[in-house]
Amino acid sequence: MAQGQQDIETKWLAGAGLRPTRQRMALASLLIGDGQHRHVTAESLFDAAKSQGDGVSLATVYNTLRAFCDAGLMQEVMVDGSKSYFDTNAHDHPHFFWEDDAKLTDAPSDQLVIAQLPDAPDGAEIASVDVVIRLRRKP
Amino acid sequence: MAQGQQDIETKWLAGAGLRPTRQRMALASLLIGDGQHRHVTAESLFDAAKSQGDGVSLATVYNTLRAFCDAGLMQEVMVDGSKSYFDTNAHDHPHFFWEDDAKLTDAPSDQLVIAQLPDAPDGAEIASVDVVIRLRRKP
DNA sequence: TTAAATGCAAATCTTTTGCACTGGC
DNA sequence: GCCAGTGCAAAAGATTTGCATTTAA
Repeated sequence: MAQGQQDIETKWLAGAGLRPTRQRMALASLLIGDGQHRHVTAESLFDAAKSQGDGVSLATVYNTLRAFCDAGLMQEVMVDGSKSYFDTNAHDHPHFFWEDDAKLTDAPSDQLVIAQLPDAPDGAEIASVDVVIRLRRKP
Repeated sequence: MAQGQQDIETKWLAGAGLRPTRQRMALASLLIGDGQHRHVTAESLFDAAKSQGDGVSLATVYNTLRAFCDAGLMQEVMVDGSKSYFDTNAHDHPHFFWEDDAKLTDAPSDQLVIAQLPDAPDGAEIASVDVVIRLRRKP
């Protein structure tokens, strides 16, 4: 990892008040290294770290992803029930879920227009609106 | 359960090609007995059956709910990651998720208007669109 | 009669936790 | 040196599965 690149991850972590440990830097690099948004599961990120030679335990991957979410750096996306997906794009935006490969990708948020939303019932307020567009391979 | 009532459950099951066993009848009655839509977890339905005196094992509740979903009688709703919710309303409709009590209810579908939806990427088609409105108790 | 359903317990899978150790600051 | 962060293994849940038993058709 180049020096300038490391700065990006360090700042990303520091911006959320997280200390730049070796493991966090490695995971952060996998997540935001190329500037693209990424959708991972704990397992997939663990595998990626392992195959890149970074020694990180699975428990730490879980703990770290949760820390990133708590810090607002990432967002957990519920879609599959059997496992959690984590998205480096923390904004409220729609997702495509590819049912055939259980893969999650971003959907273009400018193409989703919700003209009307049900009012929150009394005593409640809307925290967020999750939109998941389930895709199936065309026959 | 009155005779006429039993017919409803029997027809509900028969309509999906499922045999009306004692356990399925008991669960069906809890689910559609009063004509209302219901949102349950395997655990909550199991508890309901137990406290009503119906002997049904938890594994059977799981298997039965899955059978109902496969048959199109119910719909699984993904919202919490830690557990699955099952909805007797199999239509594509929005949900309120009460974050404070991890409870799921229907949102009025006529008050949700999606004016524009992203196109499905090439080779894929939209299977369904899940909309979950997360609610938080007002401070 | 016979294939489908069930019950139970054991297995599986994902995620969290307890606790001793390590390493930023 | 202090305390957050980590690793590991064990624990905790939720859900599924194997297999012998029961039951609807």
